Amino acid sequence: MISSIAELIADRVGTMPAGERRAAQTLIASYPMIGLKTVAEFSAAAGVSSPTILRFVARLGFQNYPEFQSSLQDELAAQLQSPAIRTLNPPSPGGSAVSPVLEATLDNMRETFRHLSDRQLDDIAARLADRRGKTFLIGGRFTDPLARYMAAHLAVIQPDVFHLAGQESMWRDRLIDMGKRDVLVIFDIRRYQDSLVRFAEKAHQRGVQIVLFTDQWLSPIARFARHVIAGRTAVPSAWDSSAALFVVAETLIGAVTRQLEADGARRLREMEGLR
Amino acid sequence: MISSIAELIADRVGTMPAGERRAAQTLIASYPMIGLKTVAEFSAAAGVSSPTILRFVARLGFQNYPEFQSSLQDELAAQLQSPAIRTLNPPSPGGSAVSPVLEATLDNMRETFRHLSDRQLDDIAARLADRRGKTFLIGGRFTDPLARYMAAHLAVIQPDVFHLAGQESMWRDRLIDMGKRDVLVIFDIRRYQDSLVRFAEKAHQRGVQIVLFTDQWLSPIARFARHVIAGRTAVPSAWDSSAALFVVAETLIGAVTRQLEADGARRLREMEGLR
DNA sequence: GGAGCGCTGTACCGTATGTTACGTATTTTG
DNA sequence: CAAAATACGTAACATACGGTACAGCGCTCC
Repeated sequence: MISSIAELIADRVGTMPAGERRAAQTLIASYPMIGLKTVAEFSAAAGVSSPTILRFVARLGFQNYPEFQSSLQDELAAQLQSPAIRTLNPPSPGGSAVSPVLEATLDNMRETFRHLSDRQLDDIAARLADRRGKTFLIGGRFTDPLARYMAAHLAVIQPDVFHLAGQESMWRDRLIDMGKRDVLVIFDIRRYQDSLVRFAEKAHQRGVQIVLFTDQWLSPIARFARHVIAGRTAVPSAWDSSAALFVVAETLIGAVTRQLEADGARRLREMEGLR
Repeated sequence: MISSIAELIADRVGTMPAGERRAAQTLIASYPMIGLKTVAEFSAAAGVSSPTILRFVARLGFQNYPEFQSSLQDELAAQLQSPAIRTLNPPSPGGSAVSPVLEATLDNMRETFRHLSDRQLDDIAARLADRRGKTFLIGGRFTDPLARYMAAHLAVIQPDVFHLAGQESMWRDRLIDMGKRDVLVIFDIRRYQDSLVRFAEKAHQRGVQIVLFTDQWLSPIARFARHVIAGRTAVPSAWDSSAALFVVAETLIGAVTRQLEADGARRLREMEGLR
């Protein structure tokens, strides 16, 4: 059942020619505001000509542009009247169930943050913002991209940030550079990787401060960790979800940035200048 | 401080003559929808003449009617971007610094999925699950980890999945391997990278199907893309958030897995056996 | 009770908007 | 590879929309 123009578009976008598809995508991207403006503005925003916009709305089944706009307005009015009904895609029965996954993911995030105090995050941020030591990041098979993501951001606002990539033997050699003042951020969720556990243990023996991102069942690395962040990972899917950990990582990046504000801002400007 | 037109009206309705007051009351009664329609409709709804409506908006301080409408639209857009659903999320008391970011992130996800139909995701998943072609993934400065994350998962359930890493010249050389049956997944959010745009254009010229993950302002790559996923990225932080795109990526991974169920399951078991 | 002022609607005007026709470019098909 | 079909943009067009001048009416205040 198609009840909104957005769904109507999603339903037919596959059968549209390139220009009209651009119109569709532009509308969806800032739905539905652009559709309330004039044809000229719409066409300019989409980078196509006016007739293409008109053909686009015609393909959606509208007689003319004003009729299309009225329809959008009615939709908006209905939305505004009952804000609670703003659940988007009615859960498509039977078929691909994306909503349950989304719901579970959102729940995971709320739960994850419920068990995470600001104090804890600030402590970790302070540790990471401490310029006297270096920061190393590493992750497991599926979580290493999270380590990369965090490293990419931290490297912008402070020096001495290293992502440990490649073979196990490669990072083991980096142990020699690590000491008491340094921080090692590890991402490890089920199934926990032996190689990471071994690495964490050796780092711990050298006095390195370990910050562990793991799932609710806790990687064995938790034994060696100074700080443990346990994120919910369960979703109705074949895979575990790292989304909650991802959001914690982003939050942490933000917190570190705030603490380094003065330094970081200067550094960030400098970097922009270099590009 | 007056921040909305509704407040502005409430502030001045006392000083208005009868006709204009009726206009004001009519607008407030179905705020703001009537204001988005034509002067003629507005005047008919209020039971006054067109000039009265125009005098009404003039008294509010607007130069002309279109300017008044634009202002209403901007207000609406702002309202839609940060949904009033906040009431559903327990507003964490105390006023910690992390909650606003989390709230914004959750909102971003809801908004992102609101504009994303199951149908669209299924279409993309089908394209990715099509075993006749290869899958390439690449991302920008901060989003490349998302490409890696997706590649890591997809590579488990099907062959011919390649993450394009390293120097620009490296991936440019891979273009030779790409053709009409192949899919290129690109992550590109502000600030958009020229190198990626150039790469996307060349791939597009070779007939490669492009799936673009971008922000709500749409990377220029959208021109060449077969499918565009526009995620919300704005959060009260120094950085943009890729969390919404991350969740979409996870959802997509799940959808592809489901479509490849038979094949994928066998392959997954085989891989587990190899470890 | 009369004069002045202010508010409102009718009628008309210029213009910006949506619409259509047509020629060119691009893609698809045999 | 050729030919047909489709898609797209330029430019001309008609309409309907916002804007304005002006006259009528009611209200208030001498």
